[in-house]
Amino acid sequence: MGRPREFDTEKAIARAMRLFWSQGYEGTSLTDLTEELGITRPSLYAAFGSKEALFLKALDLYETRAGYREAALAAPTAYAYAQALLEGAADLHGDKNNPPGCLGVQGALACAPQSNSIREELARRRRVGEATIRDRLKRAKIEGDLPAGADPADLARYLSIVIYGITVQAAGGATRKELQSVAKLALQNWPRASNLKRKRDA
Amino acid sequence: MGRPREFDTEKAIARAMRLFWSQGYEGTSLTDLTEELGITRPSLYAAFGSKEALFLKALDLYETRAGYREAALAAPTAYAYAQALLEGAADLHGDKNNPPGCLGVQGALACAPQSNSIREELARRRRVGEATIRDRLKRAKIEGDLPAGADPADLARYLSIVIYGITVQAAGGATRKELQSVAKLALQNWPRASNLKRKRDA
DNA sequence: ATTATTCTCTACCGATCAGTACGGAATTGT
DNA sequence: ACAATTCCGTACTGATCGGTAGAGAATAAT
Repeated sequence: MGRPREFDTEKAIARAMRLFWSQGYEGTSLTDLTEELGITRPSLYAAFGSKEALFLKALDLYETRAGYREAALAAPTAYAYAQALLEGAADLHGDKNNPPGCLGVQGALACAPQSNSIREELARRRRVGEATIRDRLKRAKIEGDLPAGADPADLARYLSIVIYGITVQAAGGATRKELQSVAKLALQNWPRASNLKRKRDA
Repeated sequence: MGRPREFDTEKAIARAMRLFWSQGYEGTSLTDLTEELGITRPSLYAAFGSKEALFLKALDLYETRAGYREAALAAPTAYAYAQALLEGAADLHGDKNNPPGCLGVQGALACAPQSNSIREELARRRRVGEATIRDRLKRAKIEGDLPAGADPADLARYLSIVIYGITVQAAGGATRKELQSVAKLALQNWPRASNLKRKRDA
């Protein structure tokens, strides 16, 4: 009942996401948001509650849109998984249709103390992302897909930092091709059980 | 002539550096600065000109303090250079006495449009940093210190993104030990001419 | 001692920040 | 038609933003 909303909240979140993605949480003002979304402040607050709540909704959308992390989980081997992750990151952040960089990194890497809750939420999500990688690699090790000496925690950290680095370089204007070449390089000495097995078999 | 300044500008810049390092450019207000530096606004402006100018001075100081990049240039081989860079980054950003992260990355990775000059200056300095690495690796290649197939530009990009990734992970609270282990991992498949030579000799 | 210079201080500037009070307009169920 | 409900637009709140005017205090050269 009552008057129906005149704008599409999903599309509004998508537009807000791009804005936060470009300018970060603190760098995006309510005026920026209302102008980009084409709505007024009271409408924004009625629909989303607060700037912070809108940011979190935008972040959720970002994580589904930047879905290469989840898609990579379908890869059959640890190597294919690592490859899917790194190439996915290079593809996403090398796409000139997207804002440069990663919302999860540059949304609020450093910020004023009053935005600390956002900074901590982003750090928390990064930890979750790394934990997901670690779990996948643990499984790979159990499945004999990683050499005995390989530490899933270390490898997950390694993949994470390469992805972060790719996003930082993308924020500085790197091309997709450059990001792809670095992804390839980072994969070159990925520990493959198949290599070991081949050595053992030989 | 005239009344002498009552505070030490060098110490003030050092304090400002730590503040910008923790909170980024936009996240650090003039009130934060004057309180931390123990001076008033007009004193700050008389001494440094503007918030932006003070940030740039702080950035210069940061680059000399975080001197592992320059120190690494003294390493005799490409491998030793890469090792010095990555271990230097892990040491610096794993030091709990320093603010977490890297001023050059989180100072203004994403920001409001009115701070774009700062964002671009940081991106420019990151490019210079990478160019320095690239030049050192080019020399290494000429000196036969890298295999024929290795591309100094790609390797420089790789080292850069690993360093960036380390800083992002440090910003999220990683320990020095964790950063050191990832630096070690990133070095494991560094292309060494000595390896190739050994292969060739064999 | 005087004068010029430069600092430091209080108090302020206009602009912008995130967030909201309130009245009128539009749509619902009855 | 009517009442209830919800939305939208104008206009505002107090707080904070970066930056500064102007006066007084301290030091230098003369």
